[in-house]
Amino acid sequence: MPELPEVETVVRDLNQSGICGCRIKAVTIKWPRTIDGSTPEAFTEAVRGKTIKLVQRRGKYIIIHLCNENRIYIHLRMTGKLQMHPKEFQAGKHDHVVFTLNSGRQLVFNDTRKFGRITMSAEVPPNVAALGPEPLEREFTKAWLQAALSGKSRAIKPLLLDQSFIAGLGNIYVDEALWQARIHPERNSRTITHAEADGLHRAIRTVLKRGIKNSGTTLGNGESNFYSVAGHRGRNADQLKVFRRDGEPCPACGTTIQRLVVGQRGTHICPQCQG
DNA sequence: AGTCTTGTTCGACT
DNA sequence: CAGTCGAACAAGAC
Repeated sequence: MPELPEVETVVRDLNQSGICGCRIKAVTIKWPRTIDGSTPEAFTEAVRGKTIKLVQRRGKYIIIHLCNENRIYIHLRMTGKLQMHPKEFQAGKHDHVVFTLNSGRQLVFNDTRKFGRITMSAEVPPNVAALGPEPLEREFTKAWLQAALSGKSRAIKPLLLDQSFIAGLGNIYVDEALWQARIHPERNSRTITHAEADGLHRAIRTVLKRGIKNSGTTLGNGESNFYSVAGHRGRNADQLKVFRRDGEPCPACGTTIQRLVVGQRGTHICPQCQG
């Protein structure tokens, strides 16, 4: 499940692969519904022959800047992957869009469940414009979080998953951050004290930075799992304290970790630490 | 057969 | 009217 650290890993790997300066020689779209906001024909027309200037991340979006002011916005959703093949290859069942670069390499968008979307636009798309602050940038401060939490009145977990509140968090890192901050996922944001908000601020940054340092979280062995550009697994799964560890002892106090459902999402807590 | 996954959209409710 | 929240949806693996 690509969240901020996984998307950041992909963006870094793409930049490291030397993709900037490459020209997109051809685009093959095998599953047209992957392309959002324009027809596959218009997409191909706008992208073909253009040079890639820059790859960056905003929230869970990968943004590829082209030389003609157009940008390609890629959202991996649950099972989307970008992979770089050194030369032409036989596209597999879940390879939906193939970008052939002038070096002969092929950048492939692969997505088992077909939820991922690719948009091309010179304007910032509405849902990207609506994203909340980046938790690893300076704009995300303790003072902002304190004020923002007291300005809302919702369960803290669904609020943190709301991309217009804060960008980039998903189910894994929210559970991990709330455990570290010792806050129950159903606590109303308005009741969270300033001291708790400070702890949550630190926890969010800690779990995200750790995730990036470990090149993301790859949970199982299935092909629908997260793998970065070169096919590498993330090493962060071992660092998870509660996510999908129900039945195991809490690393802090030894109490058995519980699974519950909050806002229709599977949620993992230590009932002692987060009571 | 049912569950699980993300984020958006829509409708209901306060 | 604004904020909140649940249901539905897309698609396939397990």
